[in-house]
Amino acid sequence: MALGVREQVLDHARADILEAAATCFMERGYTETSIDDVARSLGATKGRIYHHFRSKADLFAEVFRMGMEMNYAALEPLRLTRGRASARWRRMAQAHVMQMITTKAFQRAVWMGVDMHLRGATTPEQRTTFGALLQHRSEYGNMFREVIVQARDEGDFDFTNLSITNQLMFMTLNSPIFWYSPRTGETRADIEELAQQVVTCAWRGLGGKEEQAKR
Amino acid sequence: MALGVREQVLDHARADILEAAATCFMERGYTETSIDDVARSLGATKGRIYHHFRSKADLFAEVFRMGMEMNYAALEPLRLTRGRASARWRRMAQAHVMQMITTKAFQRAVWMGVDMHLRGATTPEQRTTFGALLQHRSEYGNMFREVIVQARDEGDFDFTNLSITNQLMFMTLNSPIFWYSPRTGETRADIEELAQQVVTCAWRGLGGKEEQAKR
DNA sequence: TTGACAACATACCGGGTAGTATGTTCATCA
DNA sequence: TGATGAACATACTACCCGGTATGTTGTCAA
Repeated sequence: MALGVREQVLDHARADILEAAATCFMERGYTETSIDDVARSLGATKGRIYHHFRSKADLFAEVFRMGMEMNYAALEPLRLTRGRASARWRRMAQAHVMQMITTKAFQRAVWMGVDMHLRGATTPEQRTTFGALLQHRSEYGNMFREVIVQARDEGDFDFTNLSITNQLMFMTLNSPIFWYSPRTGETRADIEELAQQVVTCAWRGLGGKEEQAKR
Repeated sequence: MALGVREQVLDHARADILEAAATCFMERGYTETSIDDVARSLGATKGRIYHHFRSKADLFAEVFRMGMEMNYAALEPLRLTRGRASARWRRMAQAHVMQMITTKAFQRAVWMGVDMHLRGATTPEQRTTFGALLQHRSEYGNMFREVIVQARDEGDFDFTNLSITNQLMFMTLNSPIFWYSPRTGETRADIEELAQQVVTCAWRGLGGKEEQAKR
């Protein structure tokens, strides 16, 4: 199940700001979003935000971190489940895609954070913060990496170049953060089916057998 | 074969600026890139750029347009080739991925342009320009859409939801603009093999038969 | 030779924004 | 009940950057 911000952050005031900030960053991008924009979307002013966060970069880093921690929390219960690796991958992938959809704003921030770091668009001080976050993120990626290797060893997946395959897999699984938008009257089941289609596409890309692809 | 800027743009002065601008936009993003940055990377000043382009938004739009036109030019010779649709798709996809890699900076601008348009981060005047460009781009997308439908009708592809499948396919084919970076001593053949792996992954996602997947 | 224009460089202005310094309000507790 | 501090709002500053107005240089045609 997907986890929201309020379950993760105890401080309500901070959680509200983080959620508003995530939405603004998603809608307008990092630089195009002013602190006043975030404040306005809360019906407040700058003072409120700077009372809880030291800087704009700091606020963004927290949104970044939050997005990743929610992913970890969603994946944790699935890590040690038994059975074939390919089945475990499918559960993990499904959970991941669900996170991409249900916490889209935060995941966009994660994406942007990675992009900013790679481009070096960070203050030296921020660079260490981002470095730690990306370290954490790469561990997250490794969880998938290990599973698909294991599934290949078990004969369920079939691919040659691990790095590229892993890259492409994540590209597919993450893609909803770019094209998904909620439809009116959409149920939880609708979203899960949507996620399943994404997972199936990635499954095929990994060389997964077709019989198991439908679930 | 991939086409560069100089083949497309007659005016050398404009071509130089466009190339520098594309690189800057890729490295720093649109807003983070100042006109002075672009000028500095050319060893020049603002004056040179504003002599050839009316505004920053206009400069960006030209980079955007250039990226798309190069794609069209690369795809044009393949449009009407004979044979099975799935084979034609493979050739088109291969050419597309090659474009993503060899003109990465411009393709990133295209991506950013789409993103900006969707977010409404454009001046009203720019909005019409972008609208036309995106119209053109959607035609480009339709060329692939038609081919994969045809290939499905011929029994070579197998998928249910066209929209999502098309979305995910492009996501995979475009992905090199995010993760590709040239290696020292890399040959044309190396890049083509890399592209082939991406194409194969997308092929599988479309439900393509495995026998033909290796080429 | 000169004037005229293209192709820039230089100098400057104004708007927007991150960050700060300083109120103001309200709850809590001694 | 008065003091204290958290949780904001308001007012202000400094800076960056897009755009413009103006200067400079080389070239080419008459």
